[in-house]
Amino acid sequence: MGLDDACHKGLKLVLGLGLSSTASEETTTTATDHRPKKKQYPTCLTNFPATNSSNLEPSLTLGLCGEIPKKMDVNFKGCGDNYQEAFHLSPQASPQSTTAVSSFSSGRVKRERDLSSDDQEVEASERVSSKISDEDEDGSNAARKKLRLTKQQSALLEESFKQHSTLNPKQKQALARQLNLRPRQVEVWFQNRRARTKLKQTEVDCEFLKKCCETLTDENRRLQKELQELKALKLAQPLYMPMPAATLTMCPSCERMGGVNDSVSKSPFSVASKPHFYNPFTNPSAAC
DNA sequence: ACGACGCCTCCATTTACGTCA
DNA sequence: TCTGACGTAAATGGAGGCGTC
Repeated sequence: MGLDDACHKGLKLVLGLGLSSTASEETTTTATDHRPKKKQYPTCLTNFPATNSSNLEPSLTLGLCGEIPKKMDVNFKGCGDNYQEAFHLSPQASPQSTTAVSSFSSGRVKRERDLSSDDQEVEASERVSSKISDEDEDGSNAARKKLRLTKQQSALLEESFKQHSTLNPKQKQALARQLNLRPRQVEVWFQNRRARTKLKQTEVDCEFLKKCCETLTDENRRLQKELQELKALKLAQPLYMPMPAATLTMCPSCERMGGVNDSVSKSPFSVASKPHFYNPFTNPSAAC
């Protein structure tokens, strides 16, 4: 949906700065996360239902028209060239991945709750490898080390994220096992991935709103000008000769003829309450 | 009914690490 | 080659919701 389309559908426009996180968050709800979403993103792009066109007032309230464009997909940049390989990744697939796990050597693991008995086995093996890497670093390193995921690991995580942006515990366990990572690491990756997605979406929404705002500002300017012209026209009319109801007036912006009453409202924002007045929101000429 | 507790997700922030001028 | 700035992403800590006891 183009911006012009969006802004000329005859729907009430309301400017709510923010992103339409509700839609995306619906999709992130999982079986395990059945809570109502507690916090909305600070700025919410409010998606108002279309108003009945008969009630339409060109109020020029800034905002999005009845429908926000479907979320532009900012989730996936592609999974890299090794994507196919990733799906043949065995838990111990590459020396790299082993290294990656080993490199995660800062022993402090806070969330033991992640660890089922299976995980504890993994954890145990990780401790072994951690020990090895600690020896490499003379064992005195208390500072946390940061794991860098291998391409294969990232690709598989991406693919999994593509399928569902949140994981239930079983999926997490399975993925962790497959990637030879701890469930907590998988969880953290998904968390960060969601955050990145959201950030990108916010940027996209922000751009969209900027454009919408510009369009509406222009529209407002145009309507103000039109009003001025109509006022001038009215002044030019002889005082006691009201224009006949059937008088045609011309849309100043596109010079299309329209059968309207010449009544000029006091407010530039209420002019369209006259049933047949040129309405920039229902009349496509607004975009012309 | 109410509070304590554990588990979970989300969010903001910190920080390790890689890249580049 | 070294170094500092900067960006990216893994990890942390806290808040708050929900279920159970």
